[in-house]
Amino acid sequence: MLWNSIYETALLKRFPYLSLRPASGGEMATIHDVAQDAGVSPTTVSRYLNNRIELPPATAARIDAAIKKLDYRPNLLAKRLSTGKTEAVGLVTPEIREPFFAELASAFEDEADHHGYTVFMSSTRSDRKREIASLERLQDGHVDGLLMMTNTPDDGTLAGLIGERRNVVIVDEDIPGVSVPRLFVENSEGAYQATRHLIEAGHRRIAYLGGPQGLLTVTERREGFLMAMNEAGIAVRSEYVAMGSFAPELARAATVRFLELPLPPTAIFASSDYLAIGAVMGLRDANVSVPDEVSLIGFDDIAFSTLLTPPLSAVRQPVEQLGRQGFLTLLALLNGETPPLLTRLPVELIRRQSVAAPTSKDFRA
Amino acid sequence: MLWNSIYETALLKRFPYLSLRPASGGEMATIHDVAQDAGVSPTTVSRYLNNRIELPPATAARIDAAIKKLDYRPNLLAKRLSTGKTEAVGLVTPEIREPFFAELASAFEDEADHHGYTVFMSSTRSDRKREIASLERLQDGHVDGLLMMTNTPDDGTLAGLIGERRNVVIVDEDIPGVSVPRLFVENSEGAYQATRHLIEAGHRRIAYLGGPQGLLTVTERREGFLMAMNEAGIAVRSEYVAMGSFAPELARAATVRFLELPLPPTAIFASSDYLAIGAVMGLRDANVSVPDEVSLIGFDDIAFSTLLTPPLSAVRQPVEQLGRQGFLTLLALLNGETPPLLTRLPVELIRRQSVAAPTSKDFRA
DNA sequence: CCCGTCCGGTAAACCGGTTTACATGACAAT
DNA sequence: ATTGTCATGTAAACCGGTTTACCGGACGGG
Repeated sequence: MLWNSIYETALLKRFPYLSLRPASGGEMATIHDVAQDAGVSPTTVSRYLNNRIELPPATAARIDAAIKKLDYRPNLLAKRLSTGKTEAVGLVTPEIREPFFAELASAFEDEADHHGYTVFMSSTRSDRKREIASLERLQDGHVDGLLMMTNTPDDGTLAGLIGERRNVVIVDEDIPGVSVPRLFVENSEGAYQATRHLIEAGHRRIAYLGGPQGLLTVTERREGFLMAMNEAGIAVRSEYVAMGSFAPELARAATVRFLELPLPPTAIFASSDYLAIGAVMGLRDANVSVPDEVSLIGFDDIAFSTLLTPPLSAVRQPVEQLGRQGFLTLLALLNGETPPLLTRLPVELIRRQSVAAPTSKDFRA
Repeated sequence: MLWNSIYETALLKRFPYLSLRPASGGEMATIHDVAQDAGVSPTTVSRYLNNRIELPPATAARIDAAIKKLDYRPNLLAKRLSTGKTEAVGLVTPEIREPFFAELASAFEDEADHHGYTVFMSSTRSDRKREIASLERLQDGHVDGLLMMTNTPDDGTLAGLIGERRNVVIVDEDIPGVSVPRLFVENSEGAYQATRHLIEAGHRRIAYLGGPQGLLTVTERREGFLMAMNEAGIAVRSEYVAMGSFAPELARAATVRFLELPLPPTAIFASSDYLAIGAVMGLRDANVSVPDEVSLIGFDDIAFSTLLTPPLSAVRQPVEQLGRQGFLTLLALLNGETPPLLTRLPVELIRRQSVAAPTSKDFRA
């Protein structure tokens, strides 16, 4: 069949040769060329361009004219070698495919762009080697600074590499043992609120889906969960708790196991939306409806939460702010300022339709 | 309340000072230092490190020892200025938050990493200025090459900037008038299959949600849609067609309008999953159930498709392959090879539960 | 024994900027 | 008339590599 042919042939002939660059393919003009054309020295041009000298209007005009005429653009590589600055920052995420990190990255890049920085994004796929590689790029002068996110517990390697650097900011998840600015959310508070929300709806058999051991967010969210349970005088049953990974597949399996219990939970708190997605799949596997049979609440509030059926209630992380403030903190660091070493951003409970009162028949415990 | 305090104080004292770098904070060793220590010239060290000379084992050993002793790491900036190569490539997406681009980016980065390249990711938010900025970064030697994606029609500006460069690859959506390798999917074929799928299920009143005018993907997918409709002898009603944007909100509004029609459609083909999400919202607004009252099919097959209720049928784009092959094509270009100027990747119809036969009461037209 | 060739290496230019230290001329003050 | 100062600029070193052109000595062949 002749798919596409009409459109393509039509367009292919529209712009036979187009280039805005005067000497496309030719040599780029250097600062020496500009200097020569303007009848001054390269030093003068350099200082003029960097606002380190005030020139008489006539000279300035000649330089401007030469720049325009030759279409001069400073060679960034040379500039960097001279100054040691790159005007670029790195953004290290475990997995850019996950909406939480993608949204954070998007906000971070936008903010960086406003400040004239370009960003090196990197998705490590939780590979320690790649995390290390990002740090080495920093060391090698690839970038001026780094915003680092990881979600696998550190054995001291990352901490060693980061040490006391004055150009790294850590966001979302801790890397213990470093003395760089850290930007977290109120994990315990959020988990506490989510759990309270379930308890106030009348639930007492509440299951918990947690992430890998050894992570700050995991520990803190569990603390918040436990605090709410304690406060309400509800004992936490070990068979209602599944921890160890952020993988949706494991959450799915754990959820199925929960539901096979003689006395299954009436509510599930997933300590990340990615885990909540696993729970949704598990609940669907077991043909259990939300929130009629089991209530579900997540943590993150990624954009897709509203599209689930029913729309997912969740603790909302200020992901946009995490990204923007992350960059601003890094920028402060690069400018020699000393931003606070620890910032906690507030979270917010978003009530949608995935939490309801338990049905009375299930209310035996 | 004392959120977090336990965890934090415990960790903060664990690694008082840790650094793997011998002279952390001190000066970096240069190639001259290594040369001096090994008793050879910098030239020899450079050539040895770049495999441009074969040295007697004793000399090589001395150099290796010096490198280890001084913890020498080549200064990339200097290397780049000398060689003119950066070993970095750029990836330009309209919006990294959208799952389609995020997944593509993830695959691209993974492939680049395997080949020793680092990647500059950039999310332009469909801002022409930022798209241009990416191209300028290429021109300025920031990166060796660029994989470019845009989803706003070009007025010739981008085409002008790209021209006949030998280090740009265009993916997913065309930029007319350039002669660089382009990597697309079989848009017409996919749309044709999706539409056939609806027709074969018995639908005749089929609505179409398209994107902005002037884009290759939009045009081609509409062609496929029209071809299937024509082939089946179904006239396309203009009130069933909404085009002009990829924004879910507009798709939502258009869907609501469809449903308010005296004779509403029994099926909707959304030419991207982002539009399908808008349709899902619109259908929910109107309290219309899928697929009982209206069938829905999308295009892209992003990961979340399966989580919708019901799971969304869609034309799957090989997004992973788009990313990997995109990098490979770029790499070929950088190595002076000549990859094909146009590659079409196949798409696949994924049947889930969002398409069913129309109910008979609606079968009046 | 002498010449050519290969081995093992070096000196110096170069990439394209920035920056320090200094030079020249005009003009004001003494 | 001399000195000091400001305005306007410049020469040259430097950033840290790569690369070109060349060199001395050993060794092999005629």
